[in-house]
Amino acid sequence: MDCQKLAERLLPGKYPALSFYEEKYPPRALGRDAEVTRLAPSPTGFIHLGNLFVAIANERIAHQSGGVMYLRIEDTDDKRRVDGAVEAVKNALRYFSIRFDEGAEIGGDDTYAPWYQRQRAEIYRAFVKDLVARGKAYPCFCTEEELSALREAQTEAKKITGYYGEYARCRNLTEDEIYRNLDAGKPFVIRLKSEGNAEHKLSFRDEIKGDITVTENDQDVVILKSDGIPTYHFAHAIDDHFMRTTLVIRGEEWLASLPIHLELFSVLGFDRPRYGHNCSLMKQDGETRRKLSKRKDPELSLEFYRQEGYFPRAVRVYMLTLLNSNFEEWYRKNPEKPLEEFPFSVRKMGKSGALFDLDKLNDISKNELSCLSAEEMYAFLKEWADEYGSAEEKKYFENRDYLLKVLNLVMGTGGKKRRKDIMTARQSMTLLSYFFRKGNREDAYRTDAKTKDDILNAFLNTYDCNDDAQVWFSKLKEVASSLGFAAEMRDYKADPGAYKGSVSDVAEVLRIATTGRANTPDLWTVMRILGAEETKKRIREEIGT
RNA sequence: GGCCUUGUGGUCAAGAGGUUAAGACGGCGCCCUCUCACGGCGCAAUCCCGGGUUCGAUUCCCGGCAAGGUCACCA
Repeated sequence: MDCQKLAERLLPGKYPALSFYEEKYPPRALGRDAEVTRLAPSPTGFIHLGNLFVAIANERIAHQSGGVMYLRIEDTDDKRRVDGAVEAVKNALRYFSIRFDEGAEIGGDDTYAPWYQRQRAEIYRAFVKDLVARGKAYPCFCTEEELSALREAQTEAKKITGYYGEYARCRNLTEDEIYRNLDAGKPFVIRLKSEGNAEHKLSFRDEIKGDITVTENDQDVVILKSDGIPTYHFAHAIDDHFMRTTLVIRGEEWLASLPIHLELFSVLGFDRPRYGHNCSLMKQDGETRRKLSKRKDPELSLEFYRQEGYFPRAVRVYMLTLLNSNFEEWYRKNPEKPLEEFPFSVRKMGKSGALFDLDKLNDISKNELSCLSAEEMYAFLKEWADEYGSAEEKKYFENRDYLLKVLNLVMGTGGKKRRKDIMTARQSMTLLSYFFRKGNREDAYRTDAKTKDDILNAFLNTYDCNDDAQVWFSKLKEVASSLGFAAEMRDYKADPGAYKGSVSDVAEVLRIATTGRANTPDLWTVMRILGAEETKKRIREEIGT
């Protein structure tokens, strides 16, 4: 068989010598320990938590080592392509502070461009052609129907499915048969002529999982599809080589195809990057756990966190705690330090899949948000409201000074007694709403109408907006005891039967009257912010209702 | 089914041949308290199973079992 001739027939035309590409994409001039990492999503437009998870690891490793992190778009499958996807990916990752140094639509050094695989078709073909010429790859004319029939027969016979060994029909086609098929215009793919043996085990050092055993690949995998575009396996080998990637952190769903990748690097004569296979994020689903799924789990979508108004840093912190188990301790000890100073370690990455825990994320969010100054909180909330807030919520931001005051006093931002129960921007809108509208009365009075009016009237008679918190409260106590309520909780608890209730019941009436709710931040503070006029107005409206 | 990976409380997990087996989240209870919140204190809960090695294994070895991943002209 004249392989050279076959290669020319399959991939006609002049391709550069392979050494051309080695020169065009030279090794990077970086320090010895510098890692070159990448994120290589396909442009489906859907970027999820798993992508972010892996992206953070790759980003940390690259930048911590003085290396480079780039964005490559794996668009070899035309069917999955969605317009605007790259922009969406870029924006989502930027929102969560993933910084790329170069790559698709990133700018930066373009020595290793293009970053879209479809634009690299010529490179792949040059190497496929070389493989064919060297007898390491061959054309396959099997149709999809034939292949699925093969698969069924193999399953039936309890054999391993796939295109390998005796089942690789086109592998043994004679020169005549090949050219007859070509002359007939039959579509073909190009397959790797695997030299592996599935009986052979080899040991492999995974950067995360440690030493593992893998089985040699013996599948004649497709490397060039009938549309002339390579499969992922082939494209990634070429790209990671020529983009001079040193370390690939990817999801463990790739572990199974590692043998293919090893053989590909070997037959191409490339040094391969090091690999680390990261556990995937799981979710409890009834009795079992499973990978987070795009269709069933809204919390998988990065968009979910933006809509809910999660503080991006909180998401990042949570990812980091899952990624490196010692991060949480470090963070506790170094709350002031930038996250970038944490010594991220590939070795510390977990080997088993972690359940995604929304409670934990929420807890982290509360802590993160409670650390913000009023100004920072304002900026964060405004950004969220501009995009996702209701028309009414957007109005909260019209009076900046007023809102800052609210933030300061009610949320305790910047102070010592801060609230720590706020997880998201969306949720904090509820808290803010007290100060902008009374809204619907969410909680009903628990006293009878007359008692309620008595309390309200009595309060109005003594109310002075200049009173400090203590005076204000002692006046409230007077109102309480004048109407038969216990002024001190102690007294009430000692003998509940002797009173109509306690100060807390009196305060509750007032609370509902001013805000419509039984649970609010400190009432004195609320009234202070609302101002005397608004407070009185709201209370008067409640009398006689 | 084949192959690979993983197995410490409900969750994330530290850990070492001998420990009262850390810590965090969640749960529960108590205290503080005008409600919410904040804060403080406390409680419950774990080494997948069976062999072996050993004076001693949750830790080392073997075998099970379970869970997850993967078996495309998708990545």
